[in-house]
Amino acid sequence: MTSGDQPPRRSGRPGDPRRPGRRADHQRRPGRRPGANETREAILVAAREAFAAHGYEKATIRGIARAAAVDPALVHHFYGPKEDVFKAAVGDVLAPIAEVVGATQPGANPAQTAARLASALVALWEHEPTKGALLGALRAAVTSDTAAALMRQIVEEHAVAAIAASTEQPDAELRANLIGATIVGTALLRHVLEVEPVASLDERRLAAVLGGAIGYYLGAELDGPGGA
Amino acid sequence: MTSGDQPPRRSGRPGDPRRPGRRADHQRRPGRRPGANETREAILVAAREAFAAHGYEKATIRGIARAAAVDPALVHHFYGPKEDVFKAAVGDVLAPIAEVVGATQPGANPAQTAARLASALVALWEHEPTKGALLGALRAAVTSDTAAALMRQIVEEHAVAAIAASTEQPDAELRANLIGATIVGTALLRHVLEVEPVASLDERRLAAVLGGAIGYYLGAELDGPGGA
DNA sequence: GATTAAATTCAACACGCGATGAGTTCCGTG
DNA sequence: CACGGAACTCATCGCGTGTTGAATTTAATC
Repeated sequence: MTSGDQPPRRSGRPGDPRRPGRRADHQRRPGRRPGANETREAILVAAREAFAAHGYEKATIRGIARAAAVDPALVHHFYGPKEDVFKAAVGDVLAPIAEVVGATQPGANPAQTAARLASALVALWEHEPTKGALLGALRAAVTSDTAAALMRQIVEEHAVAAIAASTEQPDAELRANLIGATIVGTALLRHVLEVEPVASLDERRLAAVLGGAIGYYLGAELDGPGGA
Repeated sequence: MTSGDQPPRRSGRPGDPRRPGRRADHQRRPGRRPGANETREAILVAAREAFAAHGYEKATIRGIARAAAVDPALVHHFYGPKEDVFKAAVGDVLAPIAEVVGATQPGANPAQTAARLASALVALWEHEPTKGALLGALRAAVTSDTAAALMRQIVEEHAVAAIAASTEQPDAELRANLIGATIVGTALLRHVLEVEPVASLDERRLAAVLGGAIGYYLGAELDGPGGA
């Protein structure tokens, strides 16, 4: 599950008195920490999880900092303003995905292509850190226009082009769109809405089902079985 | 810059220069407006548009009030806290949808069922006010756990049940999930990400394509042509 | 060992949010 | 015409956010 961290509250004792000016809240002393330097990466991981769990707007710098056991100012010091934190956490993982998706073998038949594509996509969606990055990107794309534009660009330039190149059917781009819609929609039902039974489906079965659907889109008469 | 700055005073400031009737910034005067009473509905419309455009978190009461040419307090006065505003704007339109979706004729063959379902869904997604409500619900479900739970409930109890009742195939619920994923995913690519060419597809074609896909899900071997 | 650089925290800022409560104007009823 | 209540605004509170600058501690360099 993605319920790794809680949104606003630090899980602790109930009945926090919330004294203003109380020193008991802060524990760490200022200044550089002794030992190895691992905070930078910890912030990135925490950011990835936070964006995946809450989306762009609702994920807070303060929450990320809390999860990384760090002061909020340090996040900003390392990665700049929030948008750059998002890019650093999500973008770097998201970029090489098109490569994986686009790795279609020329000359393979549609069924093979569909099966390959489906298992590759399921592998990406089911395992960290790509899962977190994809979920974060999806949640962010729905909330923020900037993220939506970014994701549209990725989808159009890479995924659609790659899929379109693997079929000789007309309306290749439309077919690629529908495949993308199926992938994204399934991920949404499975990981965000957590609708049963697709939320609990095991990976192999999910890959098989999606492979069948992708195969359909690659080969079908697009206007339905009743069309000319 | 700290010199000469006045510290923020909290409560207990008695020397407030109360100038009744003096408004430098505001234009509308307080009190009931003359003429007919149309503000209530205007707020609802503005709220629906705001939630559809920005999602639950990013849509603000102040923004809704501004769009309705009204004071923010009036929104709260009519519809209560923000969550209730959302329910009033989105929920009321969303509720009767299951009826439309569930209106499957018993005894119809899968192709007919698929076509009916597809055109009904497209009609809902393409025209106000259901379009705004659905978009708002989708955007909200991705951002807010409460909205996600609400949408899961709607999807599971109504749509899935209705679709499952219209086929005798095994795994009826899974098939319904996949149909839902296709619908939601397509709506996302079309209306949120605005990926081409599906974003510009005309309604009739969209309904035909989705009808074909739904027909596939209603009848296919779920584990793909190469499965088993 | 002294100096510079990097890591880290602290305190506070300015802003926008949702929410109140009190005040003002109009409508509907008697 | 009086009067209660509905519509409507104003001013403000308290909170959480992203961001900033200064202070402090350790590591790296010469």
